[in-house]
Amino acid sequence: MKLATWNVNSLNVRLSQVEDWIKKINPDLLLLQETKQENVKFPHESLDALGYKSIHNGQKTYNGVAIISKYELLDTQNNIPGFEDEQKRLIAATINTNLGKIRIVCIYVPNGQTVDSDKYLYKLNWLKHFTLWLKNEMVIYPNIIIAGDFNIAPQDIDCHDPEGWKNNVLVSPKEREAFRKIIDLGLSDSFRTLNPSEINYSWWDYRMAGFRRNLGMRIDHILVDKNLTDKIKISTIDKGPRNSERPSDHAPVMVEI
DNA sequence: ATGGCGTGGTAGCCACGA
Repeated sequence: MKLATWNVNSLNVRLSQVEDWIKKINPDLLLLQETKQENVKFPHESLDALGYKSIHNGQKTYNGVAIISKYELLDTQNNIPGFEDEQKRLIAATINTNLGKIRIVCIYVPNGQTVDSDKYLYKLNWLKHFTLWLKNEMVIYPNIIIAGDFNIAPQDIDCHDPEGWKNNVLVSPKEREAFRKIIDLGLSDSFRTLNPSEINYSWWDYRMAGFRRNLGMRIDHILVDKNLTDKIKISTIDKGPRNSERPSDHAPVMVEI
């Protein structure tokens, strides 16, 4: 099973790139973040024509998450239950595979803007409620995969300039602690587990020729239940789409299980 | 590195991203 996560920074702009990438890579599951479109605009028909089911939890202008899948998507869930939130940042579904029933959770964690902002407090609060919900979800679903844009670089190796970014949003100790708490529920960061010392990034700033100079961060992750860790064959980041015209500032992160 | 870019909504700059 090939699963990928990709922050597309507007599906309105990037749909043709997503379609091209699907045709080239042939993933079984593709999780999108920042679709930036209302549900009525989501291109279910185009994806259906490629052989995929799709579900979308979207809104105008900001946020928006989707799951695109060759498998039927069952027991779907939008947002964190019991957590009041106008922002569309989570979508989940269950699939039946030859590995058994797997719960798929696609998230777009808040950015946080700056560590002294209300948005940072919202980010930490969102992560707290997400973790509480996830703990219970993992009891219900022994096989779970959480993937998406976490907006957290878990370790210094995941940041091109740890000194320059010290205590900044994306790397601050409280965010890293929140990430650690998620991992400690019994999950593996698949890329880091499979590639313990590889320096690789999933996001580069549009400014300052960030991609050309490789001034990146690894903030998009695929967390896999420890039950499934041994079954992961490969975890990679595909920089191919960065060569497209008008690329997203994120690259797809992939696993084969 | 603190800007510099990109997207979208709105009405021509502003919010927001990371």
